[in-house]
Amino acid sequence: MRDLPVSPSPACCVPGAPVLDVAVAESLAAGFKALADPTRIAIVNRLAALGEVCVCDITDAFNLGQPTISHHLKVLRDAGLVSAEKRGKWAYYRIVPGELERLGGALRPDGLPVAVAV
Amino acid sequence: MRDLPVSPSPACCVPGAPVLDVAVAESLAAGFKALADPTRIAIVNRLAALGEVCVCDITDAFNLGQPTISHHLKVLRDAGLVSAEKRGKWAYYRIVPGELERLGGALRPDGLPVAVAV
DNA sequence: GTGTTATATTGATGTCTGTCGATGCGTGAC
DNA sequence: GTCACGCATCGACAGACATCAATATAACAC
Repeated sequence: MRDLPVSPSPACCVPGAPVLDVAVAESLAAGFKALADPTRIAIVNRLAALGEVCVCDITDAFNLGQPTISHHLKVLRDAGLVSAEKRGKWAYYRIVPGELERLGGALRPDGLPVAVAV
Repeated sequence: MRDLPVSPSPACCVPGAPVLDVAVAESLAAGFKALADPTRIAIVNRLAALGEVCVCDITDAFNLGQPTISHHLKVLRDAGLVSAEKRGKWAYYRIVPGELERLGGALRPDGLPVAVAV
């Protein structure tokens, strides 16, 4: 018996996929919900492209108020897709490795091998 | 000059990705929004696993009212992720080939080659 | 024709979400 | 200490969303 009650996210939506556990469906839906906003997609795009970005740069890059950007960053943080680190007055965000690949792998047949608990 | 004003969806969220066009970000966000619900994830999972499914079977499989299932199917249809075909009294749904892979490819470095307009 | 069955659509309702202004909190400069 | 700056949080509000009951539509059986 492993201590993983839920298989992380097997390829859910490819031919021959097994019927999904409810918890897995909810986990995937939560991840996609975090990406279901153009501003958040653009933020993730910048983080992925540049590696590490200061919040001030993100705020400058969008035509939105600072609280709104902060809100979007919190959504991405709560979804586990990005992480923050404070250095001095500034906060730097970066992509959490593996999480985006996990979501993407659920939609593609050529997914990474996924550890499944038994 | 090609007649594709917007590159479909290059790998937006992988290291070294280019800054995303606004229209591409909106297109990706719309796709992920369609998947941002556990019921719709489960529906897509069933369609992907079984190939073609009658609405009646989907309705039976979930603890939700028939209008609610019909609503979710419309969301997936409007997002271009599934297609419907009526045969007699029944409607059969199936996955639209390539669309899920397009979304998944935006999140993974090992994506399919994507045609980019220039 | 009538009646039944399978989906879609409409309308209502409660909940969630994106945005903003105002405020709080921690850091560095002075 | 005070002040400015970067960011998070709070409160409010308009719009979107998930769900349901009721109704409409379309096809088959009779």
